[in-house]
Amino acid sequence: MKIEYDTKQPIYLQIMQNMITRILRGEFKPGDKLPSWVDAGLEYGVNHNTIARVYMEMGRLGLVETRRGEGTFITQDKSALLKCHESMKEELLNKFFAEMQLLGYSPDEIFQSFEAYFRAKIQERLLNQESLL
Amino acid sequence: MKIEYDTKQPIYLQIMQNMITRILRGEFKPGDKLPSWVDAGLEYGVNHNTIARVYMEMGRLGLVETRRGEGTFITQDKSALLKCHESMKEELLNKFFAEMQLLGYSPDEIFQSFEAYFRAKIQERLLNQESLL
Amino acid sequence: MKIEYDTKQPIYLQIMQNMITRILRGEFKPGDKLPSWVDAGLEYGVNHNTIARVYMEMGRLGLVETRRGEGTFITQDKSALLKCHESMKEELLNKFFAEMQLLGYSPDEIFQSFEAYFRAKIQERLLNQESLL
Amino acid sequence: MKIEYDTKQPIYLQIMQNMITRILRGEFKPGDKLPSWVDAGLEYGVNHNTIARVYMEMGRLGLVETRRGEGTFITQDKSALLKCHESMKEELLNKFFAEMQLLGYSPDEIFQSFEAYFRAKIQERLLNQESLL
DNA sequence: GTGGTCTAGACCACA
DNA sequence: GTGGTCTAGACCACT
Repeated sequence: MKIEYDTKQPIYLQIMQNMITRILRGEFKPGDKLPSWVDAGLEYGVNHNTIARVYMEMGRLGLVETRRGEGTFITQDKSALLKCHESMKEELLNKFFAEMQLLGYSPDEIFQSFEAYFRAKIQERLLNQESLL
Repeated sequence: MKIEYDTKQPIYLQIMQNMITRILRGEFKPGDKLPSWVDAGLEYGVNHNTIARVYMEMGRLGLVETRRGEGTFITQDKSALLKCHESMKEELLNKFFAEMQLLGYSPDEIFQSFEAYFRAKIQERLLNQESLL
Repeated sequence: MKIEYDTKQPIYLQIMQNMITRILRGEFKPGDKLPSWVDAGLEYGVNHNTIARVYMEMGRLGLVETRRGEGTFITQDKSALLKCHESMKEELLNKFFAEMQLLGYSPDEIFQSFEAYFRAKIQERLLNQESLL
Repeated sequence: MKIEYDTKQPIYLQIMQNMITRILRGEFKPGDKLPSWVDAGLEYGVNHNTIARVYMEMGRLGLVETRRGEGTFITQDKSALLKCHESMKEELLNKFFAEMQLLGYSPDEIFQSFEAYFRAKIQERLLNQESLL
């Protein structure tokens, strides 16, 4: 994973999002132990306090729970993970729709734009596959 | 327009986005004069320096041009406006797609999610219209 | 206010509780600006980062809202303050009752203990007043 | 008994409180032998070192005494138990009262709040009893 | 060794 | 000047 140091997004949020997506995609299983502050700090190339903040925020979201002296673990509560997953999806959809409307597009135009974009994406993927043959 | 003071988004960006969408939606026409710093400041309830920054950033995008002693005007160059419109749409689509993929969704799942969201949106709007009758 | 450095309670929590009680008791009014990080840091004799954490946590509780570049303000939303007040009262009552039960007291015994304690407290206050005459 | 891993309270204190209340409620009698480190560790699901610390702290309070090679026993000295009981009650009352005052309540208001809470508690219990019939 | 708190000081973005 | 992020390093409590 590459961290963008120059961008607006603070790096603790970048790391947090990276970890969340890794969790939601199943790279870490419920109950798994996350790397310690210092290990994760070394891995991402940041100070360990930055990792501490990431873990604290994720704890607040209910994604992980941390046991002093032991480590930080993915929550066993799968429903919390699912809920988080759903809410993040909803949020993305809402944001996308709202911002497209702000640009002056009607719902129908949004749908058409998205469909066109999606088809172009698929085309592109097919071409890439062919070029690999 | 309501400004969110508590969010991460700086208020100059909020105002800027608001003005851009107003321009792109045709509320202001090419060549129109934008309100002065102080007027816009009063309108939005912010310091006029904040407005100055907004105009400066929009000038950098080529959307407006500032003529010293006269004011700030929307560019006559319609193609610049169009280009800006298109690029913002592209950006939104790309961002949405990329972030959905980060959550672990495949392109097909993204499309299905969006379609479901869109249908729900339409339904909702129909119901609201009925309730107004 | 005096900070206990030697106790278990982290000082950022001590300061936070102190500020919350000052708010709830009306020492600060809704909309008031809290002292800046550095000022509060000097006042309490702690590092400004510690104050930053206090304000962040209070922001999460909805007690204050912070506007970058301007300062941290008590929320205008009085209902949020009231809700916080009530919930803290409830929490105290629940905790007290639960812990007394853990010690083996029945509800009736708890009530009697509390009443006796209360009467003793009143007596004591009366005596103090007399001694001041 | 359920241990809260995620809370601020260290687990050795949670276990210690649990054991003390069990003693004070008479579950263990004076002179009884407490379970060994490892047994108690298994029972609570924690490392036996944690239990060792619990016993050590309780020994410091004079509640138990550890005899090398034999085990840990509840003190025969009933007055020590009683004293501990009383002091814990006092502490709870003091803490409750002080914290309510910090929230801005006068002694009278505290009494009223407590009475209301107590009555609600009784009501609730009655309703539960009825529903069981 | 792991998390939790705190400090001192730095740099940045915002108003 | 104010809040926001980050670092480097320290000390502590817990397992």
